[in-house]
Amino acid sequence: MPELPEVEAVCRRLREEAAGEKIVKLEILRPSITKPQNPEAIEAACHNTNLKQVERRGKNILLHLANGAVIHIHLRMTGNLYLIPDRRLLTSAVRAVFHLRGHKGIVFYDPRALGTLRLATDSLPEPGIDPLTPNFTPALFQSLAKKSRKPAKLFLMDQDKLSGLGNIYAAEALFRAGIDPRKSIGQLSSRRLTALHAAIVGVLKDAVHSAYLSYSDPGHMLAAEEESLMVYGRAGEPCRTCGRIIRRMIQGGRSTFYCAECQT
DNA sequence: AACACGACCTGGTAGC
DNA sequence: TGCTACCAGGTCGTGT
Repeated sequence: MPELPEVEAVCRRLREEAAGEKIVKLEILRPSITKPQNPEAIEAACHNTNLKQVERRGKNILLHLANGAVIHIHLRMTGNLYLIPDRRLLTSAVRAVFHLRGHKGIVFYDPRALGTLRLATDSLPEPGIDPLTPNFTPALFQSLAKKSRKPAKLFLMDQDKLSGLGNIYAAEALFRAGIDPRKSIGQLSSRRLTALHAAIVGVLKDAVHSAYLSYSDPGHMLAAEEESLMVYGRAGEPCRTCGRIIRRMIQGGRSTFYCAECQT
């Protein structure tokens, strides 16, 4: 699930529903999620303190607590944060629970258990530019891009350059801009980079909206995804624009989906 | 600096 | 039914 849009939706939800609430205690059910830190130390840091602020940095979530501690959560491949009560939680895979006052709570749900929950101590993550901030201008994007010779898809997924795009939205942005994922990013014309910049912002904004809605209406997810994804996961199916068959290839060990007709 | 690949984990699905 | 193989939204460490 989590690329930037899903993480942003999670953060918005937490701000609305849980910011300002008192955390009575944190319960870590799967100790390996805190490695190499000690789970007891993190539980202790979350004992009886208020959740002051929820911050997103790229795909990282930072929970600022009133006692000064900062919890750093990364959802990785399958993580999610749900607010109690939520029917989805009945199927287990719950790795940690922030118990709030009353019957509320924040549940760290993660079937694959690759996600992490740690105390942010010395080194907070310093990712690349967040495409949803005003700093992400076409000019800045071009200057970053011109310095790299990476294939466009790998450049977009490099979190040290841009932070937030993952396998789905990198592919979707390239489709929207009509760019072949293998093309060296630095070789693209300014005009095409400008189009790509707009595509990135557009794809992410649409997806944030959709991800946010899917919280209140889980059924929305499937419907919206089916309509909105143009290439991701559609190998063998016809391109919605030109009808040619969508292809799959491997880049950086990950699947890339693209239309050879629309993306040149 | 760029790339490939394995590791970290679990679960779903296709194929035999 | 049950086995095997492969696939999955992310990142990190290691080796070439």
